[in-house]
Amino acid sequence: MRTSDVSEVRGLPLFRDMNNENFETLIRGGYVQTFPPQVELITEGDHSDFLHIVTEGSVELFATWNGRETMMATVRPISTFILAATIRDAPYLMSARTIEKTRLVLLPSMDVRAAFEVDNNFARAVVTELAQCYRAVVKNSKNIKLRTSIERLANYIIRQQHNNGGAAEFELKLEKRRLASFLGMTPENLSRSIKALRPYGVKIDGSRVLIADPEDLKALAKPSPLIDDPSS
Amino acid sequence: MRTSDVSEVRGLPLFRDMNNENFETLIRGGYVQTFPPQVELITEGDHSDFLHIVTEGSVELFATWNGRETMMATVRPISTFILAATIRDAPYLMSARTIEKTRLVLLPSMDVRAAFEVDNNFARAVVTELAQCYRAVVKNSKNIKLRTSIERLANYIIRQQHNNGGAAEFELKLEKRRLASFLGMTPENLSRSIKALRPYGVKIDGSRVLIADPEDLKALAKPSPLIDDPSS
DNA sequence: TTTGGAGTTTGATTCAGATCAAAAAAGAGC
DNA sequence: GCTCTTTTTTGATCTGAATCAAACTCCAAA
Repeated sequence: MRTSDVSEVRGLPLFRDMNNENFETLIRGGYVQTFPPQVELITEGDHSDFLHIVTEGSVELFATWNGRETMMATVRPISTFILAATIRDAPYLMSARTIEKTRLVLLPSMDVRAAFEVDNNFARAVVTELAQCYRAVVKNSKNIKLRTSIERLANYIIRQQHNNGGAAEFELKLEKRRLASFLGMTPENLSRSIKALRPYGVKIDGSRVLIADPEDLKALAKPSPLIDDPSS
Repeated sequence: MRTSDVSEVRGLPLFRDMNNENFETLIRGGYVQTFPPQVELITEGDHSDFLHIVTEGSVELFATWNGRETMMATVRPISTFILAATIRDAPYLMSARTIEKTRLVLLPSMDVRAAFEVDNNFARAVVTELAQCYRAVVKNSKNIKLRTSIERLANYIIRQQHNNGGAAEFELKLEKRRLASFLGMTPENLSRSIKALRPYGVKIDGSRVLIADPEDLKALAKPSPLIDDPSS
């Protein structure tokens, strides 16, 4: 593992307060790997061998049953996934695949559990991280269960505008196909939803978004920190 | 708080390994209260003042947005809820109301966080509990997103049969109205789903369930430990 | 420039489930 | 036992979104 990788991991809230020696031991068994798009990294039901940390690219978590598949979450840098399975030493509940070219840091689950037993600061950081993951899942669930696809799109656009410093015009950084999946709808319905937002002053041409009347859009989207704020 | 209440709480995995003195301090600020059915205990967005522990009865967690409401989970004795909000000192993401007459132990969030900072065993137990809550939410999400309402009912019946020692005949302990809510459907659709299970050898008369051919039912339900096993 | 292929859009259809309405059954209180 | 209310069931209709099918738009490679 390169020094830059190590310091990147070290900087994560999860590892920041760890004792130096414990961190060295933990990181020693880890390694870095880059995967092409659409590679299945883990499969639900498998045993948890590594804690995964996404340092570049993106990964989608999905679940399957009886030939059906559903998207559960998207993981972007820099964050971990399947921490719960690692800590509980339990089988994965979700599968994961790379969306794009993705670089991962892999830490052996055994070492993570060992560090967890030995290092109190790490144990506390795990709690914070898990609580945050838990809350993220709840928010996502609320977004999907309480809102229609058009409302989800409207809120997504508002969030993106915010991320772009509130500019009236900005670019979508996701391919429409992926955006649809991210918003929990089919590409066809995303296309229709985009059309449905036109009366609210939203124009999307290719990947360029233009928001004529933010208030109008907001009135439809009704954004709520209890769903849309990723930080709290 | 009665001695029996204290020892009940003490016996929970979350508190079992706590240092005695820390536990005493934590429990000292707590109290027990019994609520009638349909009382709203907490409201989403509110600040987390108490960690709630259900010792009798049952509580449903739900979320609302723009006048709509959706059921998120059901909490049964003996377990805690809103631990994540308590630990993160963040606003509740979900509201809670009693389903039936319910007895709760309430521990001030401040004290819980203090205990968490001081007691390493407690901090570790919190991790285990949170990881389990996280996995429970994921399983619930999979159940609802991947299965139709009939499949959810079929799996519920199989689980109940298992809980009743595999007997071909047993009683539903939930009112149909509540069962519908628990399974994420309307009472009307539950009624229809029950009818739809007749060809699979399931007869439900009032609260009495009779399963003629478990294999036939299983072929429809396709139960999976990655969705239906609450322990893993 | 042409050709092939992925991504996107549009329209028609289907489907699971919700909602609305009303009848039937089951309890609860008197 | 008899009201009165709450559940449960049944039927009809509606709706959000998925699916199916086909056209259309970009491109990049030949």
